[in-house]
Amino acid sequence: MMDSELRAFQKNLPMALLRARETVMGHFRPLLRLHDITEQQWRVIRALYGKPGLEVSALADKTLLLMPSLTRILKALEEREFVTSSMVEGDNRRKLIRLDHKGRAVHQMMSPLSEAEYKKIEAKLGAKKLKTLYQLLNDLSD
Amino acid sequence: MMDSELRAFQKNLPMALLRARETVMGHFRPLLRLHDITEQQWRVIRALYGKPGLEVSALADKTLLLMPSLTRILKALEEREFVTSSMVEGDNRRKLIRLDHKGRAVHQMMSPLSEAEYKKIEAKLGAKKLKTLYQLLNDLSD
DNA sequence: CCCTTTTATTTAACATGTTAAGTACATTGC
DNA sequence: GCAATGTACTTAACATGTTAAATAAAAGGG
Repeated sequence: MMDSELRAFQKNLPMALLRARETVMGHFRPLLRLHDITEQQWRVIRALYGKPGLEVSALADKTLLLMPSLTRILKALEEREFVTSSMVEGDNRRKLIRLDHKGRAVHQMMSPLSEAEYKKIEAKLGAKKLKTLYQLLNDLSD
Repeated sequence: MMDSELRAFQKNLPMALLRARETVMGHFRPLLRLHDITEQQWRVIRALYGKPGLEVSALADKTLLLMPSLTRILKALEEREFVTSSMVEGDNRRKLIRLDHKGRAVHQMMSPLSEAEYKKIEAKLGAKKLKTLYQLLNDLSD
């Protein structure tokens, strides 16, 4: 027999998005652990890669991290010498964050593995469906 | 000019899912704050609503919460008398969680508001697209 | 200039995410 | 029965999410 209250609960957009995200992240978490970095730290490293540097706010936007979280994450990444920071000339409120040697090294090692996992997901769902999914997620995010 | 590294970063499934989820949650967070409950506490309340009771593990499955998080959440919900817990007869390892009066009251008040916000999202994206999205998210989560 | 307002980042406090370890009870196989 | 193994839940420790408040510097207006 059906339980309409249960259905309403299970068919729920935030949870459907969360479940899908957890499934996807399940593929990537083992890779992250290899380098002892968190998912959020990896987002920061990826956002900085190939850039001359980014200010903290710009980094927060790109990584979807809130400023207080990012402050702590950058502190940890600096301690591990994955990134460096410096004041912005002409505006001492701003900080410029740059990827350092060790951070670039992690990117070089992780990136191919990450790409390979992504290809698996693409293969499983199908490229066409995946493209549709991106489109719909984008529509939703506007 | 285009930066292929940036594109690879921005077009990234976990972040696309996260961004979409944040957009959706942006609609619901003000409602949650009205009753001073968190998103996760609301998931627990919804999962319990209309049920005679659920064991902690079953609740964790339904709400996509990890057991250690759920332990703390249930403690908070019990202190606020939104739920009650009791040992399961015949197996003293298990706990049965039930929604209490105050929890049901919160559900009654929140549920219509939540439903109204959901309808807004549905209207904005379109029912057909939304259905397709659910389908794709489901495919991904298998 | 100086005072007010805005902007960029950090700190604080509490809730949750995450992995590992602990605890207590149940089950299994001998 | 009982020792070994498995199951259900909790605790611990540290990272991040979230909101509010603090800090410091820049911008603007008189």
